[in-house]
Amino acid sequence: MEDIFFDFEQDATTDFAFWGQMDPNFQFQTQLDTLLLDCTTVSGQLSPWSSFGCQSVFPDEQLTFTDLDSPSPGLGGGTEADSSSADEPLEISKRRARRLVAHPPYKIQRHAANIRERKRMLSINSAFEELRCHVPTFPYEKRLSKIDTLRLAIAYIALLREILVSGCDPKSYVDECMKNGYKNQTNAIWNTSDLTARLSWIKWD
DNA sequence: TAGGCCATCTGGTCCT
DNA sequence: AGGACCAGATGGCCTA
Repeated sequence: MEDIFFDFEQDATTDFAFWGQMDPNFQFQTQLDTLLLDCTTVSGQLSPWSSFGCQSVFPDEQLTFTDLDSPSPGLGGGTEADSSSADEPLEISKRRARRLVAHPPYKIQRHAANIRERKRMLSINSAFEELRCHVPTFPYEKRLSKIDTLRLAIAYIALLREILVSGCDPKSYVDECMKNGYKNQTNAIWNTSDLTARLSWIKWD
C-alpha cells in the first residue's frame, strides 16, 4: 500500500525503466500521469486477497496500471511513500519526469516480462481459488494453502473415482469405509489426507 | 521469534 | 524474437 513511488534519488540504478522509452507524445501517458497522482487509491484495490470468489482476481487494466507504476516490494522500493505524500504534487512530478529518462532496452523488456509473469501467477492463483471452491472444507476452516488445496483435490478425486467404480451410494460408501477402518487398500490414497475428516460436512444428496 | 505461506523479481529454458 | 513456463532468491505478513 505504501509502495507507490519509487525513490529515484536513492536507487537510480536499480529502478524499473518501463517508462523510459515511452513516446512523450503518447497520449496514454497523460492519462497515466493523472492516475499516478492518486496511486494509493488504485493500489488499494489490488490486494491479492481482495477476492476469495471463484473468479479472476484482477481486471487486466488495473493490473497493468499498477504493475507499471509500483516498484518491486522485494527490491527495497516504495520506502519513500511516507515522505511523498499527496500534498507534494510538484515533487511527484519531478520524480515522474526522471522516470522518463531513457533506459537500456533490456530493462524495459525485463519489466514487461515481470508484468507478464505477475499476470501469469495471478491466473494460476485464480485457478487455485476456483479449485478451493470444489474441494470439501470445514465451514470454519481457514483458507487452504496452495499445497493443501492440491493434496486435498488429489485425495478427493481418488475418493470420487472409488465411489464411481463401486457403484454404491456415495454416503453409504464413505460410511462403510469409515466403519470398516479403511481395510480396503485402495482407500489409502484419500484416507491419508485430511479428507476423511471433512467428509462429514459433505451433503451427499 | 521462528516457521509457513505468499508475491514478486529474475535469469534460464522451451515453445511458437 | 518474443512470450510462456519454471525454479531460485528475497522479503513481507501472519500465526503459534
